[in-house]
Amino acid sequence: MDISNEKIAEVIGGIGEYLAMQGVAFKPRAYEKAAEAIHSLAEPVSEIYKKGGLKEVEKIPGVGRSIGEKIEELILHGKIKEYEGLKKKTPVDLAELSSVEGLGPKSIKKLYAELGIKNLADLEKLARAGKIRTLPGFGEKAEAKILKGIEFQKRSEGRLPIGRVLPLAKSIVARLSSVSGVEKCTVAGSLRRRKETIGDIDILVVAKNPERVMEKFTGLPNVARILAKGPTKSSVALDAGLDADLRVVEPAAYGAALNYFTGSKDHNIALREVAVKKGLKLNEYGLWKGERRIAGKTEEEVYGALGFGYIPPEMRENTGEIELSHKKELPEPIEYGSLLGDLQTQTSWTDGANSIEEMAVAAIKAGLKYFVVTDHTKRLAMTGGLDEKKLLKQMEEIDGLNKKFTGRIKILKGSECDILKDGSLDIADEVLAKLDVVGISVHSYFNLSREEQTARILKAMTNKNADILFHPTGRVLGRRAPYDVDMDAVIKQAKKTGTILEIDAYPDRLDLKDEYIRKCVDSGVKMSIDSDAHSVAHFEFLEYGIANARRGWAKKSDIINAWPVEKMLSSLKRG
DNA sequence: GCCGTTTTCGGCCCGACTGTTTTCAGTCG
Repeated sequence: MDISNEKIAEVIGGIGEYLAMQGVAFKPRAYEKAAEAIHSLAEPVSEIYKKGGLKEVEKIPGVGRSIGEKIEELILHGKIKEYEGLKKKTPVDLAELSSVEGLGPKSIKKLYAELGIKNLADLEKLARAGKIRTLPGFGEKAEAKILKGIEFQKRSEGRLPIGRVLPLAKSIVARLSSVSGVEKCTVAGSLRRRKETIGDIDILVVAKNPERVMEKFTGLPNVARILAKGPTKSSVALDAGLDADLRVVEPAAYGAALNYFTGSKDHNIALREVAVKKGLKLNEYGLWKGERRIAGKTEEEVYGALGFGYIPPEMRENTGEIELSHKKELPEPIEYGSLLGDLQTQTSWTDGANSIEEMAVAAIKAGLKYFVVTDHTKRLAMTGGLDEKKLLKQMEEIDGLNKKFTGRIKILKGSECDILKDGSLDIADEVLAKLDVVGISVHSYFNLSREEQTARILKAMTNKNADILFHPTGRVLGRRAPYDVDMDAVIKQAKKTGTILEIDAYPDRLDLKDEYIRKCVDSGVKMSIDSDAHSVAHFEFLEYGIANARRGWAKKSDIINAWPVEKMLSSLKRG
């Protein structure tokens, strides 16, 4: 079993933390950066190493010779000598202890050196016994904070899918906006960048009387406890299992603050480095030339003064957007609300909640011009999957409905056809050929080896009736890891066979993920953004899919269901 | 330890809040 990116990131990040404990300068940040880069990498580092050796591994941003060699050591021998030595010297469970709010490397070191605390259990025991407060630099409040932190950490679920957090954040914004004196109230942070999972909610406010907003915020009904409360900045822990931060700024600093709090951290750092080179200083209050603020009111103003065009929040990950923006070559990502169709929907023929007719009415309401009915096929018996006979019958119903809805919406005939273990399809070719759009997908044998799984999917893609590969990696956020498949090979095969790859917008799928979308864009592979709706309420999920597509730098020209129906159909293999 | 439209050496983002502090270190984002 190859070592996972998560494990590599954990070890590399761990080395950084040990170095931070020792007060080493700069290196901790270098290790942290490398760990972050590895963590967000879609392709397994072990695969990169297999293909191109140390040289390719060093191409990962933030990974140089030294860290590259450590990764090599980890892949080849399962451990890193230096890391084992550091662990022996300070044998503490770093991941566990540093996950407690307010506990960093320096505190962890002190707790181990003075009290022998190695893990969460030790920490809790000694905190309860009142030993923490006896340490220099710690007091009663620190001890109480640690106990509360442990309690919260125990039931916290870590990062939550954006589909759970965005509605919650919107409701908080609505409540704060109603406070008198509030001029602006906006979501910032990773939520504004529309990351697939969210660690905390950042909210930015322009208000005449900050105290009132702070009162309202810290008194919200879903606040579990208050972490910090000041005149301009407060933090709370929410019942939902994540933190929310609120920042109040003056109007003249709004753009600079919004930019600052939207991040990403790496994007911000890169912007500041540009500012420094120009002899300027960028902070959350503005762009400064000495004592004079030369920009800050809007984000456009800040980017403009630094020599850039506006960069959409979804693209602010410091993965080339700054350089391209400087050259005025940043691509324009697909706009929200620009989809004309939806190519994956389920109905009450299988596991959907609503009839085809009800779905048609909802699709019209969602502003769509067409949608495809793609019920499951017979292999998925538990959903009542359709066989050939039922599919033909469903086509008749759709013909009838199309007469009824003429001029309002076009209902297309389709299928979510199961890919069987050997890569063949669950429905006979002559029936698939009668449909307008066929999606194919994996719902079984998730545990095949990488070779077998890849071969299975590549084979299915060669079928001339297989138009779209639905949810290509099969992951379910927080529940199921993607199955082991060589996505580079899948993308290559998509290019070769003309198969469309889907961005499934169902909030706990978001599959393709952003990084693969970017690869498709670069390879010229076309994609669709589909809701995977199982009820009339689910068309709104398309927004999450568009967000994800924007994070992958997809343009309107990359997404086939942003096109009129005739053009969309003629772009398919069968078209 | 990483990185390079000033650089292969010499930099490395910046500020708020908290707690335990008579002036600041640690943590966080």
